[in-house]
Order: sequence, then C-alpha cells, then structure tokens
Amino acid sequence: MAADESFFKQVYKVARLIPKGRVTSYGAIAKYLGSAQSSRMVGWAMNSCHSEKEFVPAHRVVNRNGLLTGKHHFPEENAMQKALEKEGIIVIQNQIQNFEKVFWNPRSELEL
DNA sequence: TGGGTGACCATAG
DNA sequence: ACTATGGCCACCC
Repeated sequence: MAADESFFKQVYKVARLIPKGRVTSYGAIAKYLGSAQSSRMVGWAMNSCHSEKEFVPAHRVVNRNGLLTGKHHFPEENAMQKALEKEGIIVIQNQIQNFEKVFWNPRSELEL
C-alpha cells in the first residue's frame, strides 16, 4: 500500500469505503490499520476530516457501543443522525439500533 | 524538541 | 453494576 499516505489518509480511505446503510467503529478501523489501541487517532482523524477535499462519511463511524459520540462535532448536532436515518439506519437517542446487523467490518469486507 | 491532545477501548477498583 | 484511570500513537503548537 502507499506508505506515503498519512494515517489520516488511510482512515479517510476506509471511511469512504463504508457501504451505504452500514456503520463501523473507530476501533475496527484502527485495528484494520494495525493499531487497535490507536482508535483515538481514528476519531481525531475524523475531527480533521473537514479538511479533506472529498466528503468523508464520518457519520458512518461510531464508537464500539454504536453510540454517536462524535455527533457534537458535526456542523449540526442532528446532521449525523439524520444522515444515518436517511441511509436506513435507525438511531434513537444517539444510539444505533441493530448495530450488530449494520456493523461493517473492514477486516472482513476488505480482507487483509 | 517536547509536550499536550483526542469523536476510544480495556482493565481495575 | 458503574466510575475512574491507563494506554496508545499520530498530529499540532
């Protein structure tokens, strides 16, 4: 893979690969990139995703509990939930319903 | 250069 | 059961 790309770029790339109507966790992406403990970096990358030229579906990335922890970082607090619901994901009180069903594992889908 | 930070995860009390 | 703290590592000042 292109080692020139920063950790952020890889995070963005994986985030864009998330299928519509699916979600994944920071830890899953981090683990896919090789560092499960650096899941904080993934979230932080999302924090800077607004700097990216292309749109990054940060709304498809949630924490391990399926909770929209980062919704407060969106332009509008309801933007994240609204986007998810628009893709067919049920979100109640910032928590994704049927999280296990809509969960998208990059390790399985993208293969190692 | 060094230290602080962060949208997390895991373990211990 | 919940709360508190540690760890981890790339990026910014």
